[in-house]
Amino acid sequence: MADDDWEPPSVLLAVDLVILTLRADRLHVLLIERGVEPFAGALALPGGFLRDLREDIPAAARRELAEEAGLVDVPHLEPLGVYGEPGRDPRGRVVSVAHLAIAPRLPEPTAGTDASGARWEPAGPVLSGRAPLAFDHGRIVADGVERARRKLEHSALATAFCGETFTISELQQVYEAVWDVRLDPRNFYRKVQSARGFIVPAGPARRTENGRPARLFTAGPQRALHPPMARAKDLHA
Amino acid sequence: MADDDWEPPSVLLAVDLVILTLRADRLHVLLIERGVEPFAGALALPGGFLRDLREDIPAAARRELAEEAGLVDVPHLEPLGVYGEPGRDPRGRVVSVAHLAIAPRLPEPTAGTDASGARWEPAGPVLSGRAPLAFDHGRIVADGVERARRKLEHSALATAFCGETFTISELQQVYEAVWDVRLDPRNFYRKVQSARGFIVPAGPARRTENGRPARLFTAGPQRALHPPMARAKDLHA
DNA sequence: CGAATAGTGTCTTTGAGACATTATAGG
DNA sequence: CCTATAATGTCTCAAAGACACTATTCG
Repeated sequence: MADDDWEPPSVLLAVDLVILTLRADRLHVLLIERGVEPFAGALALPGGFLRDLREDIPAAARRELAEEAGLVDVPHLEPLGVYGEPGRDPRGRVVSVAHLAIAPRLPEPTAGTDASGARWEPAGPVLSGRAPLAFDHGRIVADGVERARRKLEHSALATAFCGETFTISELQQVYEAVWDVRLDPRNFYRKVQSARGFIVPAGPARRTENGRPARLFTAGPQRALHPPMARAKDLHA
Repeated sequence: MADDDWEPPSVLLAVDLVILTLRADRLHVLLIERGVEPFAGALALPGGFLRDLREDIPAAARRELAEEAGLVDVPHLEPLGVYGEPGRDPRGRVVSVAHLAIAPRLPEPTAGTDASGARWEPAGPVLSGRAPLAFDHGRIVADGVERARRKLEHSALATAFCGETFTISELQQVYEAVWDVRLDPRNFYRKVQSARGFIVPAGPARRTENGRPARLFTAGPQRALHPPMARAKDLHA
């Protein structure tokens, strides 16, 4: 099928990062204003090329996470997908391995570090297309948010949006922001407690804000949720 | 952060295929006996390098599906993941985009075509490690089967294992083989019927085997299942 | 007829969701 | 006291699973 002197072509390998967090009860994504062509001045995902042929892909993702976003040790980082369509990058055939990262809410701005142009942007306008991104990064963000939405149902991913300890109502805010729905606090309380290994009490400690102090919890050992946090009647597509 | 004369490295891009089907009520995967080094004589997934820089990745997957497996127009083909660890291929830095394909049960052997060394192997020994594969293909098969298992729950993927028309008990055999469980035929019947848009009656036609003839169905328009085909208490990891 | 598979009905348990009620803080 | 939030309890409905029963083919 192949000529005897045929040789396989080489491509440039990149990693891109969809980093999600919660700010002011809304889902945000970390974006960078590009300083160089192509797409200079446009917003884009943090990311970059593989450094050398010895660097593996998860290491490249963690390196870009630190270099471009100023984040180390995020509570969740996973591969999201491959984006390699010819023409997606005018510089040549670039195949990008997108990753999904979740950051807790506290890391306020991303100042101080090398991550100068980085800033948190609300996810809504990006998803609706009102805030177009460079390259095919708009679609990558959409795929990342969709992945996060699905994983909230069946995994303990929601705890990655919270700090080391959190209250149940903080956890509920994660679900409400990512799914963009309102949930009944009482039913949510029962459901999240009945999912075995999802969250565990964090000592007798408490915290205060406005009403009665809430118990603190930490992420439990369980990755998969039984029963899941079903949100039934939405994705009828 | 980068030297001024730094240039990003190039990698070889490949596609690999996990093609699943049902044979004799057991899950099988299509494997190829390698004729050349590395891993000559070992079993491996069908796949190969990108043909040229203009070929996009889905097209490369379909091309390998035809060239190496002799299959055209499989009912399901989706990207599965990226496998690019340095050292996974002794020929150099090869990054492979794995795909998951589902074939209906009928395509008996894969004879006649260019796909000479191709044959269906039971998935069990591959998953348990008793039948090791070349490269990291054992892990890719495991990831592909895991993906199929999960998607059976929430999508209409099971119909891809069947022919154009099928009976409900044939559909049940798909679930039993992929999940490796026994299901109650009566409850399965009700559940699969109540999932809106999953399967639709295929005319008044019938088929016969041993007992009462069964109604025929075809795949419905719905991709996502409501309610899902929950198999509750399994993956406690 | 009996054997085998297809299809229906019924019961029990479990969880989802609506919503009342009590508990504990600050002002 | 009132307000706000946390935590618990109660009710109803829908779906999961166990299992009896009827229906339709074959030999």
